[in-house]
Amino acid sequence: MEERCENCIVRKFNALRAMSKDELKAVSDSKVSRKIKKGEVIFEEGEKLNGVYCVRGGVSKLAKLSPNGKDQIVKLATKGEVLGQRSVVAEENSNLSATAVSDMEMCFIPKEAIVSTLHKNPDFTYEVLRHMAHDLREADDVIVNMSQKTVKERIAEALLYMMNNFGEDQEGYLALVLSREDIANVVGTATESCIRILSEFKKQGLIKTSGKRMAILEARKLQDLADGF
Amino acid sequence: MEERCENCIVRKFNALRAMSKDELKAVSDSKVSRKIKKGEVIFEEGEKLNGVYCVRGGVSKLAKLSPNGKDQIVKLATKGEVLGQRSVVAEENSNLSATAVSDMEMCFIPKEAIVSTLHKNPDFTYEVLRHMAHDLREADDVIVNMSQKTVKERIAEALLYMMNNFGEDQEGYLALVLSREDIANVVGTATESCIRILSEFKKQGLIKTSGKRMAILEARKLQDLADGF
DNA sequence: TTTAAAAACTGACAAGTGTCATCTTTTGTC
DNA sequence: GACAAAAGATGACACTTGTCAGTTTTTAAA
Repeated sequence: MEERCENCIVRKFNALRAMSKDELKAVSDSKVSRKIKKGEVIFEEGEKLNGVYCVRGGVSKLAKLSPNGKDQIVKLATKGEVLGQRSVVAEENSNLSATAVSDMEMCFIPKEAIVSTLHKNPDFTYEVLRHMAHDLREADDVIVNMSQKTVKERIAEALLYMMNNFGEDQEGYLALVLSREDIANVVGTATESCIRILSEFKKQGLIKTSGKRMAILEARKLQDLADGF
Repeated sequence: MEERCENCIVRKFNALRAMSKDELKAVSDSKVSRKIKKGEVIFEEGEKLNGVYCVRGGVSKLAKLSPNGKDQIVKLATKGEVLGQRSVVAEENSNLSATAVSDMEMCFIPKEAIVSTLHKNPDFTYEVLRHMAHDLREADDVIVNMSQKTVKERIAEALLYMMNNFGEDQEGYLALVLSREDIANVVGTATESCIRILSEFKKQGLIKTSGKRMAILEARKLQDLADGF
């Protein structure tokens, strides 16, 4: 039997924590749990979303296809984050696609349960608003990084971001394993350029690799690099 | 005597339209109208905002200083837009600076009037949320443009953006007059590169200039350029 | 009108980055 | 374990873009 939202720790991290008991009960009754395999698509760009996805475990990439045919990863979402919130709120089709980067567990919550609470519970609405304000600030930061930093600086930053937000395993390797192509799509560069710079970092002893796993050896130096020194 | 918010058409364009009569009255009683000269700073990056600014006329640029010392213009805000909303909602210092690009008229609304309404009126909160969802989508689009388009494509797009959002005067010149440096800061490039590409557009007959005023002659061709053809 | 400062412009050049082609290694499946 | 497919890696090269240095034009103030 599936866990109920009332007992789900994940909700502490997102706006659902501002729901009343009754509202949460309604959400829990209407939600559907899903397991999603690495590589599987959760929703496509342009798709109409009939609800949001609350991530219980695993990591997904939110990407947008650029006119030249390349995917730009706009955000990596993990435990506690809610996907599709923006589209449901704006009543627009999704502007992003979501794909699992690792095996995932998530709950689909039909939009009715969300929208009705948005209309009735200002605390919840405010909480969603605060999360979106946070996302917007991050997006502003990304814009500046994209336009003003070199590819090398952005890759250094992406590595540190992965370390700080997804952690490391016992051996010191980044817990989040991304393909070179995904990393390239995060920083907005060609896969080859990304590989080249990672090789350079490796030669300089800033990182080490084992298969596609990567470990950061000199976080401080990478930080300096990311900051343009 | 100053106009009251209740009678101000500008509010139709932003979330204030979802306020009740009483709430709007409170805002109107506490607001302060200000005229701001071109070039004047409205607020700085990192500054604590004690309220929001509702733009009644004129245009302002919202920018963020990048580590390398260049300003990146993240958004151009005009009539009806509310500045500082994100920071007030998130209870953070501003992540952007705001500077007048033309002479402006705006109203400062103390944050108390906004925050108390956010807590009490879900319609208002929802409306603010929808506006922020819209801003977030636009930010996503900007991220993709920045990372995937060439400088030339971005400049073509910026010109079309200026035409579509700020219009043209009788002679067909863009109503919004930006310096070359500002345009460069919008598209995230060096001023010299921006000038060079504008000169090229001029040679190709896509635009014409008169002082710092610019007119678009071949919108269609610029659009193709912006789309990567 | 004169003058100084700011903005616009241009050329030369180097560095950064993307593309294409090719090769090697890893991964997953039968 | 063998094989095919995917991912990673590397070199060559051209093109884009930023930087620096300097000139011209425009703007604003005296």
